[in-house]
Amino acid sequence: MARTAPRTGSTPTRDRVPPHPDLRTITLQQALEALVDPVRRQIVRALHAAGEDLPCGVIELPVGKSTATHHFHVLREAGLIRQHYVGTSRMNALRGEEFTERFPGLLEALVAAPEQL
Amino acid sequence: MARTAPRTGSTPTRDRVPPHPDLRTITLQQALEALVDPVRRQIVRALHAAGEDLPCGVIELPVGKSTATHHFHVLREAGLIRQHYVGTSRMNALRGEEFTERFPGLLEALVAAPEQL
DNA sequence: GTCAAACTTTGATTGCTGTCGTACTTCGAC
DNA sequence: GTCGAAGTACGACAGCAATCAAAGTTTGAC
Repeated sequence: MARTAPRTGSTPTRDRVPPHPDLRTITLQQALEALVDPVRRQIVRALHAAGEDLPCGVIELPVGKSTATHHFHVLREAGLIRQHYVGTSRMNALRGEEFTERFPGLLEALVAAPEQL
Repeated sequence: MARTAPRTGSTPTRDRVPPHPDLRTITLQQALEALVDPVRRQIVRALHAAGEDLPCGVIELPVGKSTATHHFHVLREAGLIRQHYVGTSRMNALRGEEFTERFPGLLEALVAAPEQL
């Protein structure tokens, strides 16, 4: 398979800059479904704490790589992170300000909340 | 079935004041799992808007009665509502202040968030 | 060119959870 | 007492979402 269209010049096989949704199209339902998973919250916390872009690989997660990919995908679709490639690494950044503009106080409350008892 | 123990005097069959958890035992995970369901958020919004206790029946929900019971149960277990009986009606109140003490800003952000596009 | 690193894609599995209908309980009214 | 209203309990079922392993893609280094 991988029936790529005839390659012309430097166009990558797939879009290496994946689509990022407009925050105005994100529903509260979608945002909460993204944030209810503890692994995804761990990612959000790591990005928030880092304050800079991080490649997927440097965020320690208790799941396999394919599952991690899945989680990053969900976060991107929910408008929580922005992704772009640097070499073979996919860099991730929190879309904190945009998200807060859409859902004021939500991200702040979550990163501030105690994660365990 | 319904093999109730021999009733003695006025003791109700089941505890008519169901157990309410201490907010300190509620995890963020539990709170979010409760709040991720749109029907349950609808209940929370209704109680928040009413500002007073409401019986289950007066909150219009797009589900059957047994499902509604389930949702109230989940909200109670997550420390979001307090329930007590008045006659055959079960009254529900938001545990807003206690919840906010445990997870500052979370409930506020959710009730303030736009629910649809 | 080859190779390894870093992800991604696909397909399968598995467990959870929201839903319902039915039967049951409790209470107030009569 | 009987009856209806308001919920609850109990299975059962269906759909979804998290997970993994295996194979594939893309890039930079050599």
